[in-house]
Amino acid sequence: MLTHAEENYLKVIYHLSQTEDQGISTNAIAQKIDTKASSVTDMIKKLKEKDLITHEKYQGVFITQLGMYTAKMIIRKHRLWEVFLVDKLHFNWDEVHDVAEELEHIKSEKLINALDAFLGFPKEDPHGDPIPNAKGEIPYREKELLTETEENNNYMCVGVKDTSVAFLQYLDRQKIALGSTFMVLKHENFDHSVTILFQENELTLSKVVAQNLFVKKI
Amino acid sequence: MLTHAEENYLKVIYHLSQTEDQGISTNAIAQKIDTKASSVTDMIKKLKEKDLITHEKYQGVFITQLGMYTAKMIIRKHRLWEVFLVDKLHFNWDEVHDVAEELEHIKSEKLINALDAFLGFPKEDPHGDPIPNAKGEIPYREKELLTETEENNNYMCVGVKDTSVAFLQYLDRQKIALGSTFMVLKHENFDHSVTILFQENELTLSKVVAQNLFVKKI
DNA sequence: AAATATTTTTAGATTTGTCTAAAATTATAA
DNA sequence: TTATAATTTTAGACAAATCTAAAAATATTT
Ligand SMILES: [Mn+2]
Ligand SMILES: [Mn+2]
Ligand SMILES: [Mn+2]
Ligand SMILES: [Mn+2]
Repeated sequence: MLTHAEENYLKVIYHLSQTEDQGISTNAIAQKIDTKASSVTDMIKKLKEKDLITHEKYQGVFITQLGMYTAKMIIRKHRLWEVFLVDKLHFNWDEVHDVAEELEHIKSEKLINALDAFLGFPKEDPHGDPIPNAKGEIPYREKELLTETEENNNYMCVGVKDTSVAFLQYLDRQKIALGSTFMVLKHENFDHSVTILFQENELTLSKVVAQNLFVKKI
Repeated sequence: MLTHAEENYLKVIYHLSQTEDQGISTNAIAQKIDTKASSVTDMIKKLKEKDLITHEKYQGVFITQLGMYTAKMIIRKHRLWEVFLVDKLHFNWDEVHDVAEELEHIKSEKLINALDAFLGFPKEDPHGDPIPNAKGEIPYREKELLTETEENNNYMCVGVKDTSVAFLQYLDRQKIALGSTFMVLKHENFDHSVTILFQENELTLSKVVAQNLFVKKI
């Protein structure tokens, strides 16, 4: 049985492992958890002792199969609770993260599987992130960043890479939500902004926005 | 902001204060929390420091107004989550307590008020215990123990005093649930058992059962 | 009223998770 | 390739929550 702190560290290590084939550095973990490197070193020893990660001094951390499965179960809980908050309690998609960060630590397999059923076995959370099933399998969904799209094609918004309150509220102001559809008109070479035709208006999205919007060709 | 441990202690002190006008003894708290008296003494210092209780050495603990309000907010969360588990996730009434014991510590006023609305502002939890509202007001409902009833009168089961798994499962086996109605036929003077007419059958309930069933005359 | 028993508190440890400061190691630059 | 910089680990401290054992205070019996 893991503590809240152990679960939070493991989740961060899992996420960092997704885009890193080297070992995960102590500093990278410290930055994500918003703590000191020395605290991370201490926690690394505990997670290693529990066979959730492997680690050799100064060499970075690798997550084990057990660690990956355990992390996916925490992520499953996090994302299911986010769906609950948005679908059932009518939270906005920018209000759910902190509460889900607490709810993800509630320990009851019966609870989470009943919640899954109650929500109708959702495949994605309110930010378009996939929800692992009870076996730890993650549903695949085709998606690409808006920066990678082709002009004069139609796309649907299916997710956000940046889930910060600031970005989500920016999208709200532009009336862009998951499921919104538009045509990509122009990729501006100079500043990498993207102009789209959305709800009969031309809308220019900056590079930083386009880099954080997942879309799917329709 | 309180820790989980502080909240658990405060809740116990609140409940003990309901049936005790003397100060609450260190031992009484220790027994409820299932810990040692020395641990309770340590925690008493922390709760006193936060003005949730008052305490003079060797004199027992008294809960303050702030402590009562704070405790009622925790109890509100505990009972609302129990309603959620039973009404929405189809848990049995004997399966909810341990999970609610964790969920009650989630910190979000928006969450708990949205949950309250989602559940239709329930007045009682699955065991018939009243749910404090957002102001800390506790709805009153007339009820008496089955031991206090009169023969040849009709009653409805409205709550349980003992919320243990063993007692709840006993009631399940007798097909007695909240809302069940019956007529009290006889109070047996010798062993204080109570015989009722329930679903066209005579059923004799022992003293220990009758002492833990809340009913209301209908 | 004194002796005994019970309750409560204190003293000192332990575990978890954090910190700062310093040492050890690895990476980068002159 | 040595000097400098950055990263990582260790050492030692602290707060929270718990424990055991012993001391202090209160309650109960002879
Ligand atoms: Mn978390
Ligand atoms: Mn999410
Ligand atoms: Mn609790
Ligand atoms: Mn209850």
